[in-house]
Amino acid sequence: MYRIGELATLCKIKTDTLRFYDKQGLFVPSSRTESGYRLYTKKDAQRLRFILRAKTIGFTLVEISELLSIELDKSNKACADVKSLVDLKLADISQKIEQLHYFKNALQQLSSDCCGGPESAQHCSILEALESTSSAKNRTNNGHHQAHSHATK
Amino acid sequence: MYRIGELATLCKIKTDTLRFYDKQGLFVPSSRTESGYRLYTKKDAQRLRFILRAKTIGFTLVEISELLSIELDKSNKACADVKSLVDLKLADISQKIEQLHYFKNALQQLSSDCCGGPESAQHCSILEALESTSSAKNRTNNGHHQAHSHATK
DNA sequence: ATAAACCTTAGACTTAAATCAAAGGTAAAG
DNA sequence: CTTTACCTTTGATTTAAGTCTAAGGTTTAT
Repeated sequence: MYRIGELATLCKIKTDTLRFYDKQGLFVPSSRTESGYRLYTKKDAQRLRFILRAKTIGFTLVEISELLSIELDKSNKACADVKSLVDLKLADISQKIEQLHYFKNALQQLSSDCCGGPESAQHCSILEALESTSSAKNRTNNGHHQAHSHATK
Repeated sequence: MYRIGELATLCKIKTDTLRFYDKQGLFVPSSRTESGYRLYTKKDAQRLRFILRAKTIGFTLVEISELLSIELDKSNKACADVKSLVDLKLADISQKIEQLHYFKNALQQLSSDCCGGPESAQHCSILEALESTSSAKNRTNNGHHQAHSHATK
């Protein structure tokens, strides 16, 4: 059993945030002491980590609530409901992953094209990199612009 | 050349947002008419799409500015600077991708474990799914709890 | 048994990212 | 030549997600 301060330091957030999540109904402690202190179990901690993870990926607190409500409502919902909600979120996530790969490619190209030296970064541009990655995707070969366009200027 | 309203409808955002981005210096139109109307080029539109993409992935406007500034400052910065900034962002993105895969796995397990029928979703839980995916990752074999915990309880 | 470190609540404040509103300039269509 | 749809600016309001403040109760250590 953790008290609010312990859980907060454990997860590197503020007690305020935990109270806020409690008030929002997003993350409610399993129990309280007689005097009203919040008490969190290991399972709660796991749930919190889930929430924090979800946040870093760009889910809003409301979306996270939705995801978690799958657990909380489990006995009140039909499998079919759960499945369709989950599949919705899955599509969402898959798209995010796709977008991230797109960015990653662009940045990687940027990084590898870049000599890394003290010269002026004349041709270092994300948009240039994006152009070439998207052309690598869309067109088979239209490249008047062969990869290492930079390096010696 | 697009005017603000055209670009807005094209990208499904509000003109207010475009003016806001302009004021923030995040996305400034290439030119203005004599009477002060903002004029955006195709290249601007591309840049805007980049910004909107970045937003859906969870980058803040400040982070996006940073990314784009790689382009804008290019002749003022050394390649070494650009490279280190890019590599930082790359690490960031890689982590996000990892987290998303973690979520995706969990949800996929949830979805496939789920019968999808009209029965009560007693054992459908994201956290259960996460437990099994994270135990698959972290521990080599500490499992008194072998994968398909669901289905027949 | 009292100080120090923690906890409680309610409510005000902050920041990011818009979104809205007011007051007025512009341009094309009737 | 005036209406209508757009544009301009400045400034206020909204929403999400905290963060801080004040006033007070609880626990542990001395």
